[in-house]
Amino acid sequence: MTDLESLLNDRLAAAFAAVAGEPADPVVRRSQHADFQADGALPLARRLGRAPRDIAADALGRADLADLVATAEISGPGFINLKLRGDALAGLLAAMSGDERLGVPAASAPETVIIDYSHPNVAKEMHAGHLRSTVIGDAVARTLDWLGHDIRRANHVGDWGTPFGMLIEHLLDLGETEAAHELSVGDLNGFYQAARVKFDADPVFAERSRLRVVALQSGDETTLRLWRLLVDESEKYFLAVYDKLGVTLTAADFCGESYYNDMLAPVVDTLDGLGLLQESDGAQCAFPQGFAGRDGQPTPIIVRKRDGGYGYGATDLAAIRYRTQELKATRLLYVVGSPQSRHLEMVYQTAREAGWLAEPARAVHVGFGQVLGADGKKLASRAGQTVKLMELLEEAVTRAAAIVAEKNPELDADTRAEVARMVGIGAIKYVDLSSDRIKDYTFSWERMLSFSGDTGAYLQYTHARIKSIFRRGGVGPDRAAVVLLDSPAERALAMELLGFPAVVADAAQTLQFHRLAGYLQGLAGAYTAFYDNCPVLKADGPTRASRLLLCDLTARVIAQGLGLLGIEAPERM
RNA sequence: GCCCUCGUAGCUCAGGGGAUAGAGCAACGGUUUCCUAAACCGUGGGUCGCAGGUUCGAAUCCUGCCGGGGGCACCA
Repeated sequence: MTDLESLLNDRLAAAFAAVAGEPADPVVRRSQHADFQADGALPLARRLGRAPRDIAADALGRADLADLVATAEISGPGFINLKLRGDALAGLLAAMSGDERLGVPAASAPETVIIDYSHPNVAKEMHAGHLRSTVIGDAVARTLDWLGHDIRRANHVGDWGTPFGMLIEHLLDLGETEAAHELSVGDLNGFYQAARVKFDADPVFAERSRLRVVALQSGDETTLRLWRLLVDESEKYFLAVYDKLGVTLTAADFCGESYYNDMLAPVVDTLDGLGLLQESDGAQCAFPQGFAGRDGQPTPIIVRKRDGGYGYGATDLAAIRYRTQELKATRLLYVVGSPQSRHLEMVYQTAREAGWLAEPARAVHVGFGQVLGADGKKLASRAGQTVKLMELLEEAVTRAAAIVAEKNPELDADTRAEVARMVGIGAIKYVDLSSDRIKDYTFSWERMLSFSGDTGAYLQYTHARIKSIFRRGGVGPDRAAVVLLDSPAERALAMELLGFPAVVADAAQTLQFHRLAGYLQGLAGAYTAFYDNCPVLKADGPTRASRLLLCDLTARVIAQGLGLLGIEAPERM
């Protein structure tokens, strides 16, 4: 019960409801003119035919706020400005300090959540385009997991389809040992491109590849073994990237397209039985309601291609059915780039029409924009090639190491390397999560690795400074200390700290992590003002104990908040 | 052609229908016998793409235009 905003909201909602005779939003917001303002009187004015100031006064008279609010004033056209009691803030903060969960309640109704993210392609390098899905999806997973939901990470790996004919033939040409070596060291692009070149240039190879696809689809044992080899070696490499990136995906989360192979025929049959399929140009198609393409013609999802093979639409539909019917998931999150918005909406609509996506289950596209280079175009290397994710991560750590070595030469080599890893990887994750995910963002090493400003490193630095106080003082926090909020800086810090539960709840619902990032920046700013104005170790007795508690709580909130974003908080840096 | 999305300070970005639109970076000017100056304080800087509309009130909601990006059947 440390969520200040909901407390105020609940109390005022009751008062406004009493005035209005029906439920009414009190419109509680943080305010420049007070701690909070409640603007609920204004929208009611017309409906009730009364002056808004009069309504505000009436609501205030009925509101039970004595234990929380020191002063409440009506201002302007009918805003209620609320200044909170210091002892109320101190009490809430004490409760937060004593709570392992920092005032954030576990979900009252945990649900099974599928998070479909990362989805690299077998025998293809992970590149910058996989970064956002992986980073955002992992933040989703960490956040919902912390709130107590039953999380299923679904790594929908591209491990099936016609390219595997040529890939397997290329593997045979190379020899299994050599091929496995090439794949395991991560030269996936080289492997794929070599196969592609042969496919385009050599008709004999191309024909072998086509026959190999047939063998693969008909379940030929030798072919399947070779296919499995490609998949296994690629997955090993993906896990190395995940380890480098510090995400929670494991080998157990690989659930590629091939996983649904046996479900495709039944899914298509079921759709057909429901009357949802039509033949068009020789293909079996579903035409979900509400989607038109060129010429206003309905746009199909192709579930079965003219050649008899299944399309990705069939796989996506099989996955939905499996997730809601077998796994009993009620929240399906697709962390996929914005361009696929339409396709996903069509899949969801088809699933609804088939009865596989019904309340309380719902599917949400957690979309995101592109990563742009300095030229404003999709991030690419000098030569115009895609940027390998592994190389991007290595460069981030290398650059961070140089900066850490320069800023703090006293760190021993091991610590420096560890800090560089946390800072470099954290920087990449932070830029990705700190602006509205639906927008594109511009990639800039200089900006993201700056140690001041809106960066991960600044938050990590704030955390490290706090930890330094405890080290320097040779003390630990007394989490049961009496909280004193005598100075404006202490009071302002308290207000920020108490905002944490609401921000986490918002992030869990909207999956807009930039609001959490922005909150942490605000908290770090409030802490720095406190740090400058309120000596901690030099203070005495209860003041010192209270300030140590504030330091401890701030460090815990920053570390937890960063943790939800998948960013580590070093003890020193 | 249709659909989606974005357009806010020089740059990168926040802004859940509410008061005088905010941060960070960059620029300029300050602050250190003090727990990490990797910091802090101050100053300047905006017809919120344009035009209508809804509303007591619009950067926010609606419509139309302009501009950038993306998508529109057998790749996923």
